[in-house]
Amino acid sequence: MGYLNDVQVRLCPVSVTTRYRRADVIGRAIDLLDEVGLSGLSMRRLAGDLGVQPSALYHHVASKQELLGAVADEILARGRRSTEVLGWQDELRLTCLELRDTMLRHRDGAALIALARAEGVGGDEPLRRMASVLAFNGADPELARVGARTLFHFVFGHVADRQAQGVVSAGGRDESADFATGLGIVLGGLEGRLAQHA
Amino acid sequence: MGYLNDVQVRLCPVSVTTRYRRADVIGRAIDLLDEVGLSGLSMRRLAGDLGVQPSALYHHVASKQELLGAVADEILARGRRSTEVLGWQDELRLTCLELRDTMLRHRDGAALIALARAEGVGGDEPLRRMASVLAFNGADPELARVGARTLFHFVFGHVADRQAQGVVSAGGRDESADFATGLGIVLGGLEGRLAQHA
DNA sequence: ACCTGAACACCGTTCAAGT
DNA sequence: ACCTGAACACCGTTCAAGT
Repeated sequence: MGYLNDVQVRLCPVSVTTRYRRADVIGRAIDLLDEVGLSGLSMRRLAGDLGVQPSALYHHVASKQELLGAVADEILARGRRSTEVLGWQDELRLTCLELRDTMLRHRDGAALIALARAEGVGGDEPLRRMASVLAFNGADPELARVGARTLFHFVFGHVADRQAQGVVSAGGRDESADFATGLGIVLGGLEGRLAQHA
Repeated sequence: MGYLNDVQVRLCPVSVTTRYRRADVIGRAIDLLDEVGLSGLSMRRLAGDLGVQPSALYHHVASKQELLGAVADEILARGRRSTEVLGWQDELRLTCLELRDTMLRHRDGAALIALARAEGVGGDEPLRRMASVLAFNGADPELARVGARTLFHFVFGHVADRQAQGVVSAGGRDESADFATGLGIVLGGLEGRLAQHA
């Protein structure tokens, strides 16, 4: 680690000038999120981590709000797996599991995505995906929209509750079983609605 | 308004000394929430509104976190209606409608309750109520817990989305119809599960 | 008990200026 | 284009001191 820095300094002794691009800033913000959590993720701390003045960040990002939106989108994009063509129930179930794992992979992941969505910036790609699965399987537009939102809210709420408990008491219950049960309730309800419209 | 102040000054000219109790502080915080939103609700601004130094608040409240938890609990308590004994579906539906209206009654209501819950302070009374309705109607403890959480997350997510859009585009869709549809999906799913266990 | 006054260690953001 | 340095207008919280 120190070794790598030494090499850089030798190759370019006078001005290291590690200038950053937007993706570097977003990437470092994700690392920082995992280290210190959402409440510790400040513009000043992020700038410090990059070895840069706070004001320099505003060359890559218009505001903290935009930064958080970009972080949310990047986290969601990283968690994206290849699509499999299955029955609509299994396809939605897999999407929800993927979304759950993606949120769980990062500290305060659910809160971060909630914040981004609340401020109207990013974080709604999974929602659109689930709505189109429903629409391709006989749901009218209204049911597709509301059904996707209901699934999304279930996943989000579940992960938010889990992450709110903290790492400490994370044991206790079988959270995966609870997740499967809740998901089954919502999917079962959707099945009844789809049957009516079919 | 100015008149009332004048009367007070005449009756007690030298030291008005409007000393506050905890409930006054919580109450003023709720008013401030509605005026400036969650992001504008700071300890310093609240102190200013009460005509008091910021440090004075810490006599009534241990921290901002505790204040927000107390505000969440008070909002929920104010929204509480008398219980009617109905079939389990109608009873849960009514509880969810009550919860939705309570959150909608205050600016950033959903975000406030999410924050309180995330920090493990208050805001889970409706959850416990819904779980006991399910338990009294044949759900085993696990289904009662998970079912209540699923309903709560649906209501919370719905209101959070709605409030995130802001007052501007609040028109558009029929949000009440969407809410009823989503609620019907979850209740329908619960009906299937309860039938299995009955 | 309830409050003041002053301080500490932070925030997000802007803006002129440098290279 | 990317960054520095300095400033502005804020934060939550603590603590000695007053009444």
